[in-house]
Amino acid sequence: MGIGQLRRTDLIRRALEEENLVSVAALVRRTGASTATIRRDLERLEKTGFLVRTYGGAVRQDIPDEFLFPRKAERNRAAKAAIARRALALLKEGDTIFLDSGTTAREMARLIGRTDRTFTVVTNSLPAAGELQRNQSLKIFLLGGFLRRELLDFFSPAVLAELEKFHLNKAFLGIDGLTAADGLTTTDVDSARIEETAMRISQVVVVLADRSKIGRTTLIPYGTLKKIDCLITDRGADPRELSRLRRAGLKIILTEGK
Amino acid sequence: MGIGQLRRTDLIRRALEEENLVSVAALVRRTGASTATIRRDLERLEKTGFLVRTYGGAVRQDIPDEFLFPRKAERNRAAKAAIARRALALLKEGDTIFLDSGTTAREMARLIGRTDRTFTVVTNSLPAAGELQRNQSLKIFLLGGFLRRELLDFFSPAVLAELEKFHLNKAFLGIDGLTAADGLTTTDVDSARIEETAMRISQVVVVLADRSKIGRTTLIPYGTLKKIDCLITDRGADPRELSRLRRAGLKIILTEGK
DNA sequence: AAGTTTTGATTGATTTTGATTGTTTGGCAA
DNA sequence: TTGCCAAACAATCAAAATCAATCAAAACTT
Repeated sequence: MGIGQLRRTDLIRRALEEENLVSVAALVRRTGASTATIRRDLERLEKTGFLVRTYGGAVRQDIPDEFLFPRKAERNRAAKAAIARRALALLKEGDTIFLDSGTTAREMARLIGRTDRTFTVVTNSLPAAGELQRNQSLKIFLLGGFLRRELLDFFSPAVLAELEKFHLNKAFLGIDGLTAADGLTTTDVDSARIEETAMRISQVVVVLADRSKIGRTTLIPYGTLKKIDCLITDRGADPRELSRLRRAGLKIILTEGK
Repeated sequence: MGIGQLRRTDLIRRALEEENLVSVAALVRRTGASTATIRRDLERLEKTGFLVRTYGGAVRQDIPDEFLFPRKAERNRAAKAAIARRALALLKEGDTIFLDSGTTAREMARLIGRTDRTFTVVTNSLPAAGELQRNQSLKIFLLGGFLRRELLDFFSPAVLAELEKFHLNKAFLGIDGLTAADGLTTTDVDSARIEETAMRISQVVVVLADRSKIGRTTLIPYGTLKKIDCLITDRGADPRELSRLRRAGLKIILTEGK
């Protein structure tokens, strides 16, 4: 492995960390190397699993799925990132927290993986574990089980018992639907059981939900509004539903910006 | 050791502390020495473990290897990849297997992640899970627990009970040391317990060990040679130790090539 | 001064790179 | 949808850069 290669590799990694997507042309410009060389670099990095090549460039691999389709992901991501940022502000040094396997919680894992603060994190999400692992100061407990591909998380009946043993400060839960009338709903019965358990053992329960989840009801109801201490959502959420939720006693935090 | 050498060595160290990576050409410029001399300096510093040489220069040894994949790592990887490839050939469609968290098993996970065959894989390794996850035709069970950073795997006492429930066709175990006299040894007591359990519940136990593990004894003995059905190693392994192991009744598979 | 270590130059081999080739891809207009 | 075109691609090859090995000159040691 040559030193020029290493320099470019580092540059490519950095570019991908920031952007999630790079073009061959941009890398040619930034490195001064030829397209052939850049392609060879990308090919090599693809073999190591760090990225996935696309027509014209490459996207990050270490956050699977979602970023293979960057356009779709990008639209929601700003709102979710803002929610995750806001949630991060609730954390205190030394907290023991639960992160579920939704995309918003994953975004939060990404941020936590980049802070220099110390937490203990319990999760059943594979991508979250990948993000968190990079931060040396975190203690991480992964709930194991069979991999579920839709969510890239793990479940087995035994994890409920395992989780039950913990006492958590804060649980951060993504959801599929939330209304004042129907409460929390999700589409997956096993996820519901994990989240119910997490709610039971947590002092504080925080629900993370972008605008699309507010006022929506899906298949499986779980938990109760009363157990939720706080909802974090963005300003795009339906204000009438929000005021209904507020009247039902829910504390609501709105993220900054549009 | 000459005074010129000391001066250059010092300069190289400082350059590496700043940059993580230096080129031979740059060092020639900065020292006025010839390329041959600089190369000799780098060679010497590589032996002391301070740096790893690369084509055209060197990188620091102690930086997180995320940063780069120095030549040394790659060289081992070739041997390990060959062992992993050979191990893959033992698999039959539909097998249920265990992979431990060693680097060789991880290489195997990488390969399995790229086959189009169908297996059920049980592991406690985070990188292995990441590799396997991409292959849609695999069923994956991850043994959870607290993340252990040295190996990037998970352990909690409960996983032993969890693992005990399975019946496996084949277990693939990396090890730290193997001799006819002392049997299997490892450096980690928790890993040893997981591997012992995996051996107990598997019909076939395959040990993956590159040359450096053969004839070596480390801290903690576990399992017995009798439980091992097969050892896969490379042709660089000490032939005398291999014949001793063969006489002890172990079946040995050598990988192709040097 | 003789012996040892360090150095620089030279050689052929190896690795990396860039240019060229013909092929494939994805968008776009009909 | 179909067919077209420009851009991106993989494959190949030759040039450039770097390598290890060798040897002799230079610099140190005793």
